Amino acid sequence: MDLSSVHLGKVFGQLTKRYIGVVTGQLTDLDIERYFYVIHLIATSEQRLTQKELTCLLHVDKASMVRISDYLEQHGYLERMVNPHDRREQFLVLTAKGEAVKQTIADAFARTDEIMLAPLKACERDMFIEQLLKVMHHADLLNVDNVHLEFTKEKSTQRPTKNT
Amino acid sequence: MDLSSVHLGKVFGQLTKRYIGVVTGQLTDLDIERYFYVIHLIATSEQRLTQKELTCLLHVDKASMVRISDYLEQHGYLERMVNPHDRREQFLVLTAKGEAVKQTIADAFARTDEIMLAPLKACERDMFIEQLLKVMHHADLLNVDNVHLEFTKEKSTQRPTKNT
DNA sequence: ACAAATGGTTTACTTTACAAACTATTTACA
DNA sequence: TGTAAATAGTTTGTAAAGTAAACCATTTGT
Repeated sequence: MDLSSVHLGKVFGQLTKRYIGVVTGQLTDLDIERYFYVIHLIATSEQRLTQKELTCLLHVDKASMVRISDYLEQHGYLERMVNPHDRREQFLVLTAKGEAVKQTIADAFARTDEIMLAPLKACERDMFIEQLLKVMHHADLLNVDNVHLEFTKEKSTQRPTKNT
Repeated sequence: MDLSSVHLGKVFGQLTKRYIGVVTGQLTDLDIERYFYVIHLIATSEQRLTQKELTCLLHVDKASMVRISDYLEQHGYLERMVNPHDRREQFLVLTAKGEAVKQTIADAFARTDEIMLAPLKACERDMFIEQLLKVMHHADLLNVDNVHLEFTKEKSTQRPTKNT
């Protein structure tokens, strides 16, 4: 079992696809079939979130964010509220309908995490998650252009991109 | 550092996006910007591969496979060859141009794996990959519908989906 | 007061997944 | 042998989602 044939990207891609499948499979009772995570994010956030903030949290561009907000608003799960202190901004807040499903959605995510990690023993699992998050935070800091420069030239310059 | 705020799917999705970015960032010299992995798969396969076989390996549907084949054929990296023993099938084989870049592409994948796993120590890395593959193979066997049935009802029936 | 920046919207274009209808070829079986 | 069913691949249409540019309203900075 090694990475000789399947590279990491393939593995991550597969897992992502599967994860989404398992989550949506658990939420077929809802009258939406997408963007559960947006509801979850808004529900679990300490403070109100603007569309701008959501674009950062979700790593999507603002045009997509508009489409997502439209979808969830049209289906009655959230509404836009202008920020009175900066009337350019729109808060996205859950409606009663949104509040009513947030626990169901949170459970679906938690259960899916469990399902996906089922093959690991409890001790392995903690370590795995820790390493996974370490890798992710590292990846977040990667500047694709720097990576190109530094690694295609056999790490010529000794200046690491940003990985502390 | 735990999964309380970011669920697994988000992590995998992020990593996938980043991985693709890093790979393509290394291959900007080529006159294609997609489907490197298809070339890699064909190049490293023992025997010739048909479109059908590729759809399985890549987990894409046959319509997408046609589009991918068109793209790579039009850019001169591969050509279709009818299987004389079953004239419904088309082998996808690398052209000279395809052969010429296969090592570059293989290197890009290998290097990207390295880059992504850089924050882990050597010993951690092996274990991480092992666990990752374990999780992936488990996920591959998941039947989304069964998962729905079994887990939304608090694992009521004791019949595991398929995880040996 | 006015230019620049910002949050959000709209439009257009592209990639990709998904599904259905279709062609050509092979197979299975009566 | 002939015909129906299955299979590999193509085509077409629909929808989701990323990207980019133009645009409005509002706020910020000078």
